[in-house]
Amino acid sequence: MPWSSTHKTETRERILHAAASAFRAEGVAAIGVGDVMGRAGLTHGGFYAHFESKEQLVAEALRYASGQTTRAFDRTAASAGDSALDAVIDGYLDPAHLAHPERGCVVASLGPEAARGPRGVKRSLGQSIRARLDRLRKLMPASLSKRARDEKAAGAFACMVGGLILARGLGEEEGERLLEDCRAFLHRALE
Amino acid sequence: MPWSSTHKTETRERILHAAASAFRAEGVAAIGVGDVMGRAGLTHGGFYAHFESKEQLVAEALRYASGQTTRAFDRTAASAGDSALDAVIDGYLDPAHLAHPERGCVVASLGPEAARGPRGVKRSLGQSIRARLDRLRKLMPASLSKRARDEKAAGAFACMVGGLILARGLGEEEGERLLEDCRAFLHRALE
DNA sequence: TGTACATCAGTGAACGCGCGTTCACTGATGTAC
DNA sequence: TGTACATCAGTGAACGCGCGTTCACTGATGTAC
Repeated sequence: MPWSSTHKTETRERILHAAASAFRAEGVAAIGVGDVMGRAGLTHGGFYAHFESKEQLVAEALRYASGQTTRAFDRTAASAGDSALDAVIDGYLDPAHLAHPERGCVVASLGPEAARGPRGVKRSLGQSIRARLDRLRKLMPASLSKRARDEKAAGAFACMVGGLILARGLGEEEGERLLEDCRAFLHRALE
Repeated sequence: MPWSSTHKTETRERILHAAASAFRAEGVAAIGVGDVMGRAGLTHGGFYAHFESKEQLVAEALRYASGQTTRAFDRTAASAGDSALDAVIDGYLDPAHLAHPERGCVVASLGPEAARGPRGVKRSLGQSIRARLDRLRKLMPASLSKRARDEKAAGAFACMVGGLILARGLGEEEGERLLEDCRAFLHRALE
């Protein structure tokens, strides 16, 4: 076998990485297969050696992006100790996240668009949402009932996603003020 | 002047109505000028007698949709008396709203896509967000400080928009359970 | 060690299609006589 | 009242363009001798 055994896998990974960034930054509809390949340093023709269709790429790119966010959540939580929940909320409702959708939560950048998409894409989105809710539930105080933890995790994630979307719709200055309001609101609501 | 003086205005209104529904249901990118005209009972060629471009249509359709939502908010609030705030929240985080984006809040159906759009579209979205926040602020208990009302209005609207988006991403059954959690969370947080 | 070879990752021209937009036209309408 | 007319809302063919996808090919690579 010419070419190292990992070569193709690595290229595929590079395409997914480029796609996950580009879709989050500009939307699935605005980014073509050729754009993604260009960002991965390749030409459009090679695309179908790695993926069956754009639809499959979108579904896998969502999964890829979701994995990045899971790791970011875990890193933040691990380095914050007792105040992990507060740290995760502040990390999410952060001006850096507002300014950089391309490496941020896929639910906030592509949620509505992906929910309207084909089955596979919608399934990826659903899994991403569930992954985020699961992690948040685990960060809720163990003293609470399961019911209360579910409720707080749902409310918190809804507020996080909505807050980021509103802030991005308002623009930088006004958006940062709104993020601050949402952080304060959530901390108080979860006390 | 042949044709009644209101005829053209009425047609324009019909196009806007059709566009506001179609965009919210399927996304701006997925709906073409021809689709909109077809839904308004016209053919695509006549479009440019009413609008300069698709971009202008999108911006005006967002305004149109936002106006519909403002009226729905006000109707709900007016008929609920003292519990106006709770009623508005429950009306927003409602299974009917989950199932019918085409006549629902434009921020939840098109927020991220519109925030990435051209200037005029993004401005329309920003105005819609501000309109919703203003109405919510006015529904907050007068006993609270301005600071607290701002914070609660931001947190509440973020949770409403996010909750609806998450629910739509999860599908009907799971989504309705999440809406319920968000309603409970918000009522408790605003007590 | 060096060379011929088979493999297959990646290239780029080409395709059909639907989009936003333009434009010459058609025909329903209110008005003037 | 009836008819000829000017207006202009709406029609539909046509355009250039970029998209997703296909495919014959090129050429960099690891292996066999």
